[in-house]
Amino acid sequence: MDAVADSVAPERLDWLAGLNGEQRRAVDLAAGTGSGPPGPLLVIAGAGSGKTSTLAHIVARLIVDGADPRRLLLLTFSRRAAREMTRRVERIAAEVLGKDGGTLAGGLDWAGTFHAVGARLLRDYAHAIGLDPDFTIHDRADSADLMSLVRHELGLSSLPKRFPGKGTCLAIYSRAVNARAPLGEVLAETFPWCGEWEPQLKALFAAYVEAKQRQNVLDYDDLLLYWAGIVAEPAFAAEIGGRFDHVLVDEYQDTNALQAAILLAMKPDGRGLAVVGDDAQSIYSFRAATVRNILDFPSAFAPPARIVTLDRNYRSTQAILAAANAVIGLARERFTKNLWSERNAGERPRLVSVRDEAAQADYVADSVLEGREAGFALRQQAVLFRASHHSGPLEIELTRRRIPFVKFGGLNFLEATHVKDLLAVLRFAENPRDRVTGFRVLQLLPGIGPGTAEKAMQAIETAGGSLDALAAFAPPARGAADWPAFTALLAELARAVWPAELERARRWYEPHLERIHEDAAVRRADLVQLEQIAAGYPTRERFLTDLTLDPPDATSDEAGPPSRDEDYLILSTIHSAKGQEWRSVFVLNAVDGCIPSDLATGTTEEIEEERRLLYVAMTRAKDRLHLMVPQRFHVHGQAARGDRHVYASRTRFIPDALAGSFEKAVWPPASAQAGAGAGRSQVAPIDIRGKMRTMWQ
DNA sequence: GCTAAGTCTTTTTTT
DNA sequence: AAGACTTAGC
Repeated sequence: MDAVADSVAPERLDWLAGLNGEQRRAVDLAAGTGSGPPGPLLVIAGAGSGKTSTLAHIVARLIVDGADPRRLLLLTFSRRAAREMTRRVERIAAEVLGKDGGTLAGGLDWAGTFHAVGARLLRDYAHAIGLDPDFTIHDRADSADLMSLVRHELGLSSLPKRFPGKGTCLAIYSRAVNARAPLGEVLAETFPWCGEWEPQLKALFAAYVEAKQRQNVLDYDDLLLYWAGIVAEPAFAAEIGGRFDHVLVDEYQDTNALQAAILLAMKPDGRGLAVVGDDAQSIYSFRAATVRNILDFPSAFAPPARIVTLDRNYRSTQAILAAANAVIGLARERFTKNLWSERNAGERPRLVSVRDEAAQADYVADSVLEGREAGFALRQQAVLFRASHHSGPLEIELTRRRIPFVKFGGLNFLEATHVKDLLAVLRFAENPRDRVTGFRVLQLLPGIGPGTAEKAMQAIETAGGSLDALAAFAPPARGAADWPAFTALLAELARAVWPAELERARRWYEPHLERIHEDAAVRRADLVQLEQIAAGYPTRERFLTDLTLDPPDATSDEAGPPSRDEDYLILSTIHSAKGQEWRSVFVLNAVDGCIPSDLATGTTEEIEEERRLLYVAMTRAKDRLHLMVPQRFHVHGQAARGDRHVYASRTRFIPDALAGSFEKAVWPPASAQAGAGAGRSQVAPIDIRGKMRTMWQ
């Protein structure tokens, strides 16, 4: 033991010298004293406090100290975070260990989301729990479709009084599972308007679970639920927990009760367990995340977990930080820390009043270009918003001005009909028992509708899940013409080599694509792109699993994704911006109704979460921060043709008392408005549009 | 039993 | 603006 310490001590001190005292303490506590695994540790890491760096140094320190990277479990919130962490650990390790750092490459392979790690463990332990290891994974949309199917089968879709929709049913189910709460409680607290349906919902969920099992599919929640189920058995808990000497969890404030139970089962005494998070940044309670996890973590163990608080911010200017602190300072519950910074004061964040969303888009586009002139590359600038569609007018404006951008969050291209269709073909070949997928594929054929699809799926089930049943199946006359080609395709897919089979499936699908969609040409390009993505995966199973658990998270406009070295502006939902930072940040629609969303003002907790959301958005900015306040904008209503506007007021999270932390601006400036007005006709405006409409009444 | 067209509702954030 | 559900026509 002593010899080891002596031989590496000097270099160790060197490479940790860049950390501050508290960060250093976190690394030391996580690494332990060398006699057995270290006790449980909680790191409260404020926004921009070097959390990722600290975590990376913890991992690197463990490896330098001789831990086996393959026995290290790193649970992150997204795959993107996992990749970033792996990259940084590799860099540090290479620096410290020199060329020996190469031993790490590929070794830190247990880094990923709870769901991805769960999927992997479940394939390993499938035999032990009577699960077929060839299960396929349903994404949210698939799960909702299956829920809809079951809902229909139980006759819930045609009741005199409207039964909750498929999405709502799935949300209720998911919350009950993830919060580990009884249905009645979930209904009372989160879905009070569905309370009357409790018995029907219970029956629906029972049937839903049965359907999943019969079809050998797992949904997202199952990945956690089955994992929790396995480790609830002490023998398995010891075995699986024993596979990892260290378990590190990032963004712990956004984990839910089920995830906490998994961790606790795997590491009952907390030894080797370290979690990192920030209670002020918890923004995922809609996914049943609970801030209680992080608050209760220390006392879950005896002796309690050690706590390290990182409150020095390295990211933002003092002016930005002061404003963000002021916003979070008004929170119902006071948080334990105020961030501080030694960075220069900088400009106060700007609260910009604009006329409407169009003016907002104009202002942002102007300022982004101006910023670029001032030396902020487009990639150093980001536009953040509460809901994905808030960026619509801006996207149009950016496209018009040919400013390249990439959008994170919201719909991704895997949700496009044609991409789902093609993937469904592969999934059908992978797991013929999957009814949602089967229905989708079968109904691509002309002349095959729900009725025939149902019979065909029944034939497969009778044949024990074999696609051979389809060759013998006789479709109605209208669907007969395309049937042989279809069965031939499936037979070939069973034999074909990956990724050639995807191309084969695409060739089969293309004529149908042309028939179904007007804009087949645009859609075909997506399918070619899908093939390129597929080429990077070793097997069909890996491709399908990874794509479901880690969908490409960015979409760009029709021009396709800009190449990697190109410069582009970042558009992102605030949720997807978590953990990121940019030199200049614009926050759209800082008005009541958007932040907080008018859909989230029901309870105090919801409003508090919206406040934290604004805090998260503001703390992404390093140097410049603009909060946009459109005075007037269409409420996200239904009227596509209506030009009804609503007058909005500045977000309640920035009351007048905080005005001192911001600089107020009106755009366009009054003088420019007057100037523009001078060029316009002095005649009173007439309502041409209104006249056009009344013409047809 | 399939398809297309029409009416009605519902709208956040994501693994 | 898209999805769920209905209706009419083939």
